[in-house]
Amino acid sequence: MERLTKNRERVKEILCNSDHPLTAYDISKECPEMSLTTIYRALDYLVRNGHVKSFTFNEYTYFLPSERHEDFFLCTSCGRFFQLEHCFASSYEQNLREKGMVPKDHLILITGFCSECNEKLHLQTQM
Amino acid sequence: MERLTKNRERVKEILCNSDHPLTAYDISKECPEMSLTTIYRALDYLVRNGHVKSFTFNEYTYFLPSERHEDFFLCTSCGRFFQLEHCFASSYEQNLREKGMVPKDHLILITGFCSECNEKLHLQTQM
DNA sequence: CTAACTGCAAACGGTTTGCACCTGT
DNA sequence: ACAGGTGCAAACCGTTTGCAGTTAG
Repeated sequence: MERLTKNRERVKEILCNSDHPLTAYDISKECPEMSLTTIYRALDYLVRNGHVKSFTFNEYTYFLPSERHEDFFLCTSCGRFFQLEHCFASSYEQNLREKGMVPKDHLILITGFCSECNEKLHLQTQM
Repeated sequence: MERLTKNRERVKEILCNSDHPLTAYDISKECPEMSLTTIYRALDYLVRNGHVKSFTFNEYTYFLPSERHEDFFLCTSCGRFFQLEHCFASSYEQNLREKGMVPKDHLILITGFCSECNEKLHLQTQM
């Protein structure tokens, strides 16, 4: 029978304490004493048991607590995630249910420049 | 100077004729005479020159004509994409611009079961 | 003629797996 | 004692790159 070990609890804790999705590599930087293999297996366990969920974007798989919703703005310049305040997905989902589909989850990712990076880039082009 | 060769035109044509995003591998099945390397390089050329755009989901990079919008329902049972009729991204984007962010692109992906797969799964559980 | 295109094989990088060892019950 | 957890090294697989040969303007 599978167990929620110290390592696995620690991985979950790191994800819960972070306000944005993390990659396995991000987690390994927080606890270098744990091998990457163990982190991947911990994440696999946590996903299988419903503690966390994941999505893949630009080569990387990101993990986040499953109760968190997955609507983000990603700044392609500094790589930071910003959570979107309102979730409009329910309107989509209503639409789909009317057609017989059964939506389970969603990923909304808007990319662009955050205000800080946008300012920096503006200053550069003015020089 | 880079050229829009026969191969590259063919790749673009395949993407334009498809009603859903395709992976490099999907394309290679349509034209097995072209090497995977050439397909990847063609896709790279087409993205750089604004003919097509891409997004990554679950290990695979999907390509689609750049004028197409990227709002899909993905059936996790049969793997088919269904285009969503209405694009609600503008509601998010308005919100972001008010905070000084500059949205450029978006990916909206709702996952679940399509009506056919849902029916099949229903029948199975009834037996 | 020459710059760009192509295919092969090898490299790359994030993720997974086989195996031997360790740990908790 | 034994099922399950862990770390290392190797495998895996989608994608990229180096290189030598080919093609098109």
